[in-house]
Amino acid sequence: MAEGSRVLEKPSLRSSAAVIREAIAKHRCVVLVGRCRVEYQGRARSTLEPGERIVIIKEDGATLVHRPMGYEPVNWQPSGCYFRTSLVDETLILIAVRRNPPESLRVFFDQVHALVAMRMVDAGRFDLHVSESEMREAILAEPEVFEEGFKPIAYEKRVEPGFLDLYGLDSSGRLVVVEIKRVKAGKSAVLQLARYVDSVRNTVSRDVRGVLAAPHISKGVQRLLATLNLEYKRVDLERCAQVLKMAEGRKIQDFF
Amino acid sequence: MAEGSRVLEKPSLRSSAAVIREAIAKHRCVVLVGRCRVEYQGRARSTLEPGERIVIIKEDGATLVHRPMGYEPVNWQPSGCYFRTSLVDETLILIAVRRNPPESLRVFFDQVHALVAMRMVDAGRFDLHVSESEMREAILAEPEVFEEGFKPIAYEKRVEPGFLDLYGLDSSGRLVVVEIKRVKAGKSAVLQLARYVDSVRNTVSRDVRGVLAAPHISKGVQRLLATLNLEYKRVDLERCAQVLKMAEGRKIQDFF
DNA sequence: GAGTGGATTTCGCAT
DNA sequence: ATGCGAAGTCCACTC
Repeated sequence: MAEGSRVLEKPSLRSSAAVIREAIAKHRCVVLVGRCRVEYQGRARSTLEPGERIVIIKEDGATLVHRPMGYEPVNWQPSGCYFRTSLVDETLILIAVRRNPPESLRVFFDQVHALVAMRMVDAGRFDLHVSESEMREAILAEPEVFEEGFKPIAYEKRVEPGFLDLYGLDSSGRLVVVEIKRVKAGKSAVLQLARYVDSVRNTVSRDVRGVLAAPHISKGVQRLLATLNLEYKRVDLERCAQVLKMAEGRKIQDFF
Repeated sequence: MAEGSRVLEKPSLRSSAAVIREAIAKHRCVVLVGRCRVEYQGRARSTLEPGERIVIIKEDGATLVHRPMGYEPVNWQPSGCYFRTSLVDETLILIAVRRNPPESLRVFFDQVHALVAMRMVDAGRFDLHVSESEMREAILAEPEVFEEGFKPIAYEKRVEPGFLDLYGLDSSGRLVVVEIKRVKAGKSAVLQLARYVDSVRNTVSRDVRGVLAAPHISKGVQRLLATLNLEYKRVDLERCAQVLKMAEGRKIQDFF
């Protein structure tokens, strides 16, 4: 393990404070398991009564307070905040503050069960596949993923209320405005598309189709679409992934 | 510390596997710090090359993989998933699976720097103040927080496209549809409000005002509001908090 | 620095 | 189970 690492069982509050202070100063990561209460004040306010939690302080200052259940931290502070640690009346106090928005998080420990402080080295690359932009890439590379005979013209085209995800011509030469959603399309996606189509109709004097491209849609949204004279086209994510993989293969072939 | 707790420095992969398996079986929390690579497959797909990370397994099955920087976990699994741990070729493999949506997370450790496993007791109550519904409560308790002379009629009223946050009569007897936003109001809030107002106008044959109530608004959204003949009313969150506190005091007085 | 939209969003509540 | 909107959302990207 790296220099200056600490794995402590039931450290005193005093030595915990010392270790935490040093770790923060040297931008090491800290993991604390212990009994604490928490106060937050900023965009909102919260109090958390005493209990056993896991507190993580990362090297960039991001801070998390996790209860023993649930995916989300109960309290937190994003990266880039400043710390103060102190020991008052048999309580270890950790304060994390950030400006913009002005927010403070205060953690009061009366017991530390475990304390890990170490420099962590992590240069591993992270790849995530099939995002909304990758859906668009797949449609551009293989337009029939979206619709037979579709010919893309442009993407992220600026219009009045925002950007068109994608637009082009269909097999019969009509203009098509496509709104892409990687997950189930909701009401707001429809309202967005409706506004975009209106905007395009005001610009060009020809027929314009508005199509929502998504892997799923709800019944209510389906109805709303019909009301507004818009369409839905199912897009298969697996198919997108395949197309992207093939396209990547082609790119590599092109390279050699 | 509770029965069966473990705080281990540089445990072998074999003993790590044993401790993790037991902890999961007994619904204890596990914190692992070590070198690993991660694969995720489900709604999307991701791979994370080897590096040092913090892995948390909670008693309800929620699982988090944290890199040494950033607020968000790089990989995760929400609560309610199932685990399998194994030791293959000098690698400790942790698999967390959930159905609906079908997703799997696989973590491959080649080194464990620290391992904490313990039953955590946390019954502490959590209170968060000044949510959107609390803004509404404040306006209901003290309508001038929103507008002088406003008389609320109902809240969460069902109309065609969804629910009206709040509606009532203004000082001159006109119907007012209020859309409440706790944070800066965005474009989608305006589109929502516009649709609601349209819907109400189609129902009643009288003048209807549409008002966005929020602590902040952007210039562009202000313009869009004007275009659609809607209004903005600033609401102070601190004022809401005060009103709520007073209202609570009154409630307590009523009780005695 | 504000503005905009996506996210493996998660979570909660209502149908 | 599905649908729908809030969130201390965070984050990345543009202007």
